[in-house]
Amino acid sequence: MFTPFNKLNKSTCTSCKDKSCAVAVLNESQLELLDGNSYESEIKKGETILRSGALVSHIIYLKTGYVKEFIIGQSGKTQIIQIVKPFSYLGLHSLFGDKINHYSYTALEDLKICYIDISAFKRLIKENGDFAYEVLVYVCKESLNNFFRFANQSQKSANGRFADILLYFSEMYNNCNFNLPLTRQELADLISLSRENTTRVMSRFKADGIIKINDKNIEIVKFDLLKKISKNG
Amino acid sequence: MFTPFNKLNKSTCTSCKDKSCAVAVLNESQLELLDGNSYESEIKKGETILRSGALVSHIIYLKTGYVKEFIIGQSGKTQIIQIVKPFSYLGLHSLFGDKINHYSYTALEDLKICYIDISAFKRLIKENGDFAYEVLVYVCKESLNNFFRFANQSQKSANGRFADILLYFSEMYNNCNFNLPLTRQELADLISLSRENTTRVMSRFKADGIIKINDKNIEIVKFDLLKKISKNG
DNA sequence: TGTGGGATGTGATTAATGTCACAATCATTT
DNA sequence: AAATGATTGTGACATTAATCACATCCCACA
Repeated sequence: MFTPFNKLNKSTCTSCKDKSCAVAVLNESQLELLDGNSYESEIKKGETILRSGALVSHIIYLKTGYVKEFIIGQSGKTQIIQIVKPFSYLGLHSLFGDKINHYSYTALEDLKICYIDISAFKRLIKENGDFAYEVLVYVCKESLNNFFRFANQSQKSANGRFADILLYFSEMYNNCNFNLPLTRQELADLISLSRENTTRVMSRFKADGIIKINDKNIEIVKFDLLKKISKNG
Repeated sequence: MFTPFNKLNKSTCTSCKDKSCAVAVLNESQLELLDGNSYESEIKKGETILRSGALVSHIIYLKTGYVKEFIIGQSGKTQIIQIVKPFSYLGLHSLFGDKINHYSYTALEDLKICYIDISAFKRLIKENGDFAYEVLVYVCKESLNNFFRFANQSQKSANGRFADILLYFSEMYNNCNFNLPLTRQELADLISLSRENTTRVMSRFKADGIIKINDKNIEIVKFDLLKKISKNG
C-alpha cells in the first residue's frame, strides 16, 4: 500500500482513537478522503497555532491539550473567549463565515493537532448529512456555552465573575483541585477585569477560606459558598 | 390538488419570496416536504414568540419584522443578546444543542413567522448537504457577529458601548436616522449598563451635538466622531 | 376629567473598579 | 554573581458606574 510522505509514523484517521463526534459517523471511504487531506502536527507550549486575520486554508482539530482562544480588541486589550478542550475544532466558525480567521489560538501546553484541508472538510459536509449534523451540533453547543458565560458575566461584579471562572475550571478538569493554565493577567483577560482587581479578589477568597492558592494550583474548599457567590454577585 | 387545512390563504414554500439562503438551495420535492411541515403565523408587537426553557418542537423562521433575543440571568436581570433581523431563524442554536430553548424572543413590531417542524428540518439537513452547509454558514456568521460585539463591549466604558450600539442600529437600518425599536431600559439591557447611566450618556451625546434625539428617533450627526469614540473606549 | 402606571431625565450619594506606583520573587541570560 | 525582565501582590488614589430619590411626561382607561 502506498504511504504518503507526510503519513510516515502517523496513525490514519480510520484507526485514530481521538475522533471527533462528527468524524465518528464517516464511512470507510470518507475516512480515507479525510486521511488523505489531513496531517498531524505537534505544537509546543506558548506557540501560536492560528492567528486572527489569517486566511483560512485548513481547519484544525485539537487532539490533546488545552488552547487559549482570544481576540485583540479595537483598543488593543486582549479578550480571552474560552479555553478550548481536546477533541475540539479551531477556526471552524471562521471557515463558514468569511474565510478570514477571527480568533487567535495559542497552546497552553504541548499538544497535538491535525490540519484538515477546508475543501475536503466542506466536501464531507455536503456528502454526508450525518457528518454535517454533528458539526452543527458542535458549533451550536459551543456557541450556547460561551454566550451563556458571557451574558452572565456582563451582569456580575468581580466576585461573581471570579467564582464563575473557578467553577468553569473545576468543571473542565472535573476536580476541585486544579492547576490554572493561565497567568493572572490571562485570567483577568478571561473575566474582563484588571489584573490587580483579579488578584485582589483571589486574595479575598483565600482569606475567607473559600479557596486555597499555591501559585498556579487552586483548591476549592467551600464549593457551595462559591456557587452562591456565583449566583448572587 | 389537496390543500391542507392550515395552508388556506397561505403561500407555499415553493412560491415564497422570503426564502432563507438555506431554503433557496432545496429542490422541488424538498420544498414540498418543507411546505407540508411548516405553517405561517402572525405575531403582534410585544408578544412572546418563544420562551427560554421551553422544549423545542419547531424552529421559527422570521419573515418580516424585528425581534428581541434575550435571556434572564441568574440574578434576574435581563440581558438582550441581539436584535434579530428578518430572514433569520429563531431557536436554531438550541435545536442542535440540548433540545431545550435557551433564548427568549419577543416581537418588537407586528411580524410574520413560519413554524417549521424540527424533524423535517433535521431530515433536510441530512438529505441535502448544500442545505446543511448554508445552515452552518448562518449559525457561524451569527455567532461571530455576536461574539465580536460582546467581546468588544466588555472592554469598553459607557461612551464606547453606546457609540457601538448606535453604529449597530445605523448599520442594521442602513441609515443614520432611525427609530429605536427599544425602550431606554431595553437599550440598557443590550449594552449592559443601568438605565440611568444609559440616558445620561444619551444626554451627553446630544449636548455634544453627536446625535439628535426625538423620543425614539435618533439621528447620527457626527458619524466619524462616533466611530472614534467607539474605537477608543 | 381625573387617575394610575410605565417610561424617562437628572441630581446626589455610594460602591465598585481601574490606574498608578512600588516591592518582592523567580527564572533566564550575561 | 550580576542583571534583566516577567509575574505577582498590595496600597493609595482617581474614575466610573450603580443606586436611590424624585419630578415629568404621556398614555390608556375608568
